[in-house]
Amino acid sequence: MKKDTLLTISERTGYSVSTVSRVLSGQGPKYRIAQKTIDYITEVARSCNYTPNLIAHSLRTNRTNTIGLIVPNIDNPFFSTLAAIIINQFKMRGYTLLLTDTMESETNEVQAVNTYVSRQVDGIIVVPVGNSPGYLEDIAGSIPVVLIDRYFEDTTLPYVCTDNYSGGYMATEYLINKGYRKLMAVQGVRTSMPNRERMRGFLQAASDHSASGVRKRTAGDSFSVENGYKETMAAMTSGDRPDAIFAFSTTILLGVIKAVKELGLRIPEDVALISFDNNRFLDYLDPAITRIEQPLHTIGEIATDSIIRMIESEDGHVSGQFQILIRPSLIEGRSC
Amino acid sequence: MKKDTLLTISERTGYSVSTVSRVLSGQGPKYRIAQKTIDYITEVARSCNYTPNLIAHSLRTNRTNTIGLIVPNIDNPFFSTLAAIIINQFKMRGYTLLLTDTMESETNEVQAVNTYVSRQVDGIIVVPVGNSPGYLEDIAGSIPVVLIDRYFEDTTLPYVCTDNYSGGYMATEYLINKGYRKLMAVQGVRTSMPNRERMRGFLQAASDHSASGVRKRTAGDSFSVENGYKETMAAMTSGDRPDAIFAFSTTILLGVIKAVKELGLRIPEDVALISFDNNRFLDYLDPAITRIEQPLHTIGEIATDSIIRMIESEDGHVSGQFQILIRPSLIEGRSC
DNA sequence: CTATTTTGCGCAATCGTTTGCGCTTTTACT
DNA sequence: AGTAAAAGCGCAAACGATTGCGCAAAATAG
Repeated sequence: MKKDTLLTISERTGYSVSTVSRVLSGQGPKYRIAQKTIDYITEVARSCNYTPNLIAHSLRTNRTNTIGLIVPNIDNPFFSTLAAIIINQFKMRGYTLLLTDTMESETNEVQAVNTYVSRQVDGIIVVPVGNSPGYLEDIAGSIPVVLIDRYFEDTTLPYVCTDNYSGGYMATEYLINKGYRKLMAVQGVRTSMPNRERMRGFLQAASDHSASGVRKRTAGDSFSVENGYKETMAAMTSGDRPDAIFAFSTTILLGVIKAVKELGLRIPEDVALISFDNNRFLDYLDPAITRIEQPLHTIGEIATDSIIRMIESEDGHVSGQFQILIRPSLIEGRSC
Repeated sequence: MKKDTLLTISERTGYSVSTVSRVLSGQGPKYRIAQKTIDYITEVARSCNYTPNLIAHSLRTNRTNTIGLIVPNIDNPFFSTLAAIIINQFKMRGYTLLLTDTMESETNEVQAVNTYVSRQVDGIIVVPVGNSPGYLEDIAGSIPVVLIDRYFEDTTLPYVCTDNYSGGYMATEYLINKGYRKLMAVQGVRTSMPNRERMRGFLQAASDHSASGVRKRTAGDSFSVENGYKETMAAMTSGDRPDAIFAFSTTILLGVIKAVKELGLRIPEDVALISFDNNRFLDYLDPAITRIEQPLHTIGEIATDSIIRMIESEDGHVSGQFQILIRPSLIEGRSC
């Protein structure tokens, strides 16, 4: 089983490479190749167990049927779930996926994009880190690019993201409706768009209900367990304890829980908890945590659909100015 | 920014495509291209912002610098962690990764492998589902293949896996040393090699200590929450309750916990728990769960190293008969 | 039985790079 | 000055597939 090419089959059958190519790519009828020729060539190809060389195919057709996916950290369940959805979507459509993990580094991201361009991918889906869409906008001029999960403010790049503002608002209002008044939000990286939007939702909801005595405070600066732990410790040992904490991510939540338990406080009696992002484990914590669930499936599907549409409609240049925010939903636990 | 090729640069500079190619691939000195020529061409290339076409490069050189990774379910934290490790390892070595999620289907796996062969990947790392290594062994004749996490019994395929027998033995002995005597193991898919090995370890440890009154029983048939729940319910409501349960996976464990809690039983007073596979969340459950941790990092590194060595040593045909089992370790929680 | 159409297929260029070989022009040496 | 060696670069053939164009043979028409 060395190397089987069209040339091999051509020699074996006596037909030209062109004919073999047309037959094996299913263009036989279109080029009026005789049915018996088609059958014959097909048969020989199978017996050789011929495998088409997709590299050569790509070079010639200028299509690789490959999509590049770039995420900040595939080890994060949030992104691995998202990746799983996207990978499967694309497989169903006949595309294969190149995956890069940037580890939240913009340098890695730029490098990954360049690699993808070099590899002539048909499209790129990226969860951008950093705040400089410039180079992505350049690329988007020649290759379809779609942002997911995070986006930029003044950009023409298409994106599909969660409506984090709504999520933040929703969670906060839920706490308020449950009777909590002294709210604390523990946020992640402040410059990141999802974080800012969640915060905006939190602040807006709190001030919309300031008349009923709702007071708010914010803390934190990273999507990490340590951050949640540290801020919670500080707040709960201060003179003015919050009665409810809104963790902006699951990692932050874990830190919050750790601190709360170490302090011997009960959830939700002493302090209520609500969190952002869903995870199966949250149902098994004690108590199960109420959280905002991002519509990952919808995001993955829309992103996939649109990028494929962009690829296939490429009448010379790429157009696709759609920017979509999808409302998340709330999953109730017993932590409020 | 249309398309910049060697030809473009060749025309712009007046030098031949060959010269441009040699310069831009760093072979300038080797072919004694004048330094000023090198500088000039390099400069022009940058100003055009030339991007090499890796497809053409691959076609010519017969190397794609691409590795195919096949996992059964990227949404499973176990595999996403493993994938993250492998992806990063390969990135550091200059390879890009194609990722496929087979969703535990052998059909998908075969298809994925074929796609990879077609795409001329330089190597394949696969967590195989199913029990028919045949087609993989064929492939391995022409492309380096390494199995991870799961392997086949009578195969020449190289693999790097956890020593699941040791893990099973270790967990069981731990329970016994803690004083538990009525042990139950809830297993996953019975035909899968890791499951069988864990079971073998469990049974062996139990019978090695049968003199001290250790009794064993087994149940279950799938790596799912439902399975853990169902079997635990059955066992704990039977006349003969186990005093310790060994869950063969995190998912099974979650089911076990669910049942235990619903029955109002305490961990570890009423029943002790130990589980296979590590996960950050296990420390936040109440109580933190004692578990066997698989050496994912080591597995990822060895697999990467060896496949790269196989690729680079390819003096015509692939050789690499190494089959490695790595001992897992035990992380203590408070569930025993 | 000739003229036209249809059928069935092959030629050769092309995609963008790499690379073995060889051709000029310098430079060095005696 | 004459010759040999070295420096600097280009030709053209790959890699394996696709595809516009066109040619011969067979079928149909007239």
